[in-house]
Amino acid sequence: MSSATVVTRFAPSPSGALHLGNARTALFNYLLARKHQGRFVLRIEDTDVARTREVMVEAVGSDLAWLGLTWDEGPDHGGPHAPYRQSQRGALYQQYLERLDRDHLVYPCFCSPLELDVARRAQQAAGQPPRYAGTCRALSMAQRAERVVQGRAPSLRFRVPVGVWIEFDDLVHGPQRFSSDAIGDFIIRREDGAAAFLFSNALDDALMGVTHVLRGDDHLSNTPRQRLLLQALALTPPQYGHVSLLVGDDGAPLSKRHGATGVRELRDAGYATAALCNHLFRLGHSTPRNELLSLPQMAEAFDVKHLQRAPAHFDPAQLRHWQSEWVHSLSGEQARGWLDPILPPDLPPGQSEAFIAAVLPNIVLAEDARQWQQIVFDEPLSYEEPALRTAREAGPAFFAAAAGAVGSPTDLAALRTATGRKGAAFFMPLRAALTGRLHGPELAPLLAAMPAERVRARLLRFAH
RNA sequence: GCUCCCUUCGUCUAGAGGCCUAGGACACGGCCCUCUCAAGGCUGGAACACGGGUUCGACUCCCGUAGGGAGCGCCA
Repeated sequence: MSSATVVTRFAPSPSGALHLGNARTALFNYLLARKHQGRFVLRIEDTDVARTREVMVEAVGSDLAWLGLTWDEGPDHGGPHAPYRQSQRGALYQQYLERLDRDHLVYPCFCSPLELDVARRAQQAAGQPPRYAGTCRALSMAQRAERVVQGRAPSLRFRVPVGVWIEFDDLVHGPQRFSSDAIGDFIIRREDGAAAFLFSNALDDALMGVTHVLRGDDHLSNTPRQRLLLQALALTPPQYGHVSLLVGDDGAPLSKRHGATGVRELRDAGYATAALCNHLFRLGHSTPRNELLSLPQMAEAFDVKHLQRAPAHFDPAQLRHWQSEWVHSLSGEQARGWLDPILPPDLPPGQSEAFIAAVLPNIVLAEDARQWQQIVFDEPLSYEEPALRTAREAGPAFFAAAAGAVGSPTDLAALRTATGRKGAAFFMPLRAALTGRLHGPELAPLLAAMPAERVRARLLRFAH
């Protein structure tokens, strides 16, 4: 896959928020395109008007953009194969439908949902695969006309050839072979005139020049149908690679009860795109590199050969690890940009830098920093019980001496001399009185961020 | 029911017949560092689903079994 330009695509149906599974699929396709200096296409599969919500189209786009997965062609930028929304491609579908009709490869089906359901049940009961029985396959023109007169609107079915084998190489599963006899005539245009997924999806991939598609495992057995369709149209199918599904900790498909599983939810929870992408990158894909990777580095390391065939479990603990890696990779300036929204706006020069330097090794989400921001900058301070006890045990004399030695900036060595204590006996009461808790970032850097007046006041509180 | 897919430490995975007394990462335990926590360094426990073949030799190949998943939709 090196010579010609690689074109991949992500084709979400905007019927819900961008899910982690879809986000990973998008990432893989993006990475594959970037690795080969190819193009990444975004196509919105909104043929089902009833289920499409305009806000979702927006949301998918902004989630993708937030992830950093920029597309080269899509509804908003246009491109050589516009339009990129299936709801606007009806004329194109019609044109290819007519070609199939001319070749007698489609036929109208007048069966009602009820009739189909009854037939399916009968087949199931008889131990047969529930396939379309071919009721309308051989209707004469007269019979068709009669049904139309009765007011029955037909769907269109593709005439699946009998007794042929469909063979192809899956990018991740290797050689595949399906018998056409296991496939019933399937609907390619619905009664309401909308193109059905199997048709519009395959046709658009071919028409848009898509060369490689990484998609969910659940499409593997759809692939022979789509190949049949494209073959009938003399169009070139892309190479498909079917990636394992993403599941929750219990092995069941990711859903609400697994906690936050949407890109938006994770973003709102404070995770960085780098963290999410790094975790997704290693879910169902392996790499020898254990460090935090940028998107270009991921593209370089990405390889369809390293795609896993078994389902992968989404693991919040590992996501958290990448988030922590990301936090620790931040420069002072970047950290400042990240934490700026939670810092008090009117801080004297140097103080926010001091605060960030003190707190950064201890936090993973911005929320953690907010807690320390309150401890350092807000009044009144709330004390945890064990901290209160430790402070009281140190005795008033200790705090009186310490408070007397507070200068600006606060010099811990001066306090040490004044109190005559060292080690834990020195630090722990100070920590307790100043932060209200027994655990936290190193005291010296933390003090550097705290105004001297506040330090003195908090010490004095225990001086009598 | 039929067709197809999958199965290595708790999790993500390396492994393409001998390099495997199965490697790495996350998580977990211990030690070091240390005012605490975190970070960091070192370290420990932890897996080839099962049963048959093939082979001098199988995690790797073949066949079964078990378990999980998908498809068989006028949903995408």
